[in-house]
Amino acid sequence: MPELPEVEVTRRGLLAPLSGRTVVRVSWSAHRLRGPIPRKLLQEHIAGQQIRTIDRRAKYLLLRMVNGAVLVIHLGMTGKLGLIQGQTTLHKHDHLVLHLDNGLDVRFNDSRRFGSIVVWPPDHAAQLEADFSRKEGLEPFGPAFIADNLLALARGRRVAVKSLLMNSRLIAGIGNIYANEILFAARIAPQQPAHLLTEKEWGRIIQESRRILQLAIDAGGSSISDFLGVSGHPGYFQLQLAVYGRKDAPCPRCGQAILKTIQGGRATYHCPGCQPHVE
DNA sequence: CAATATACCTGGATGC
DNA sequence: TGCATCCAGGTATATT
Repeated sequence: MPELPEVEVTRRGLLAPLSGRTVVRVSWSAHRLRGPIPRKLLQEHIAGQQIRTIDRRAKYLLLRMVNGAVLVIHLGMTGKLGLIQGQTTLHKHDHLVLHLDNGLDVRFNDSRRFGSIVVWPPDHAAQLEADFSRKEGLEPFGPAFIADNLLALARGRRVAVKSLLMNSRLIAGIGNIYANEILFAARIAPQQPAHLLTEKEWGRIIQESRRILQLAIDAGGSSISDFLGVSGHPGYFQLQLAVYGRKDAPCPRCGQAILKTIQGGRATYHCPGCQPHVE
């Protein structure tokens, strides 16, 4: 599920309920996620500590503690964070629980276990965050997400523009759903080699990226199969998807049938009428 | 450097 | 009802 909008919806849902709260206890499952759950670091730097604020970088949530530690959470494909009464029975695939001082739990549930949980200890947090952030791409809502920079990123790269949009080391937060939607809105074929795009076309991509990601955040994200916000409510942006998952359906703009192709192993949807492939 | 494959996992949909 | 197969929002790593 979770691309930038779903992660941001999660952040916003948790921010007020968690700010200033203390994590009285942390518990976890026996499974590993993408990496092992850092039990020792959780015990040492998160348990008993107060939460200061929650930020997002790329598709990662950063829970900043008052002691300077940072709990870094990635939702993978199926991860969800829920806020729930502490006495509720554990659900299958609950892998991390932050027990709060008001009787509520923050529960991380992830059936496929592609998510990750990392703790940056207070003494190294600044350095670890700098190293981490350097490896992540431009934030679509950030000041560096401008046509000049994208033109420079694409220079000499023959990769398809969709693959470039989804390359998290170059651009942060855009995954398969939103890459398809953004390119449709910008009227650019997904398989177009990135280095051939003009400054004007990058301008459209920037504008449509921001517009669509913002609409999706406002709609509470896209719930394709199982994304839920922190209160257990689904998002509704999937109802507004123009091309993703709509193979053979009529294009909302011109009525032509939406094509499904495979690009880099990922399902790609586009309208051949509105997104002509130019050589 | 680019494109592709593989790996990590579970579960839902589909087809027989 | 059962079983096999395919597919899914992500990312890291290996291979060609």
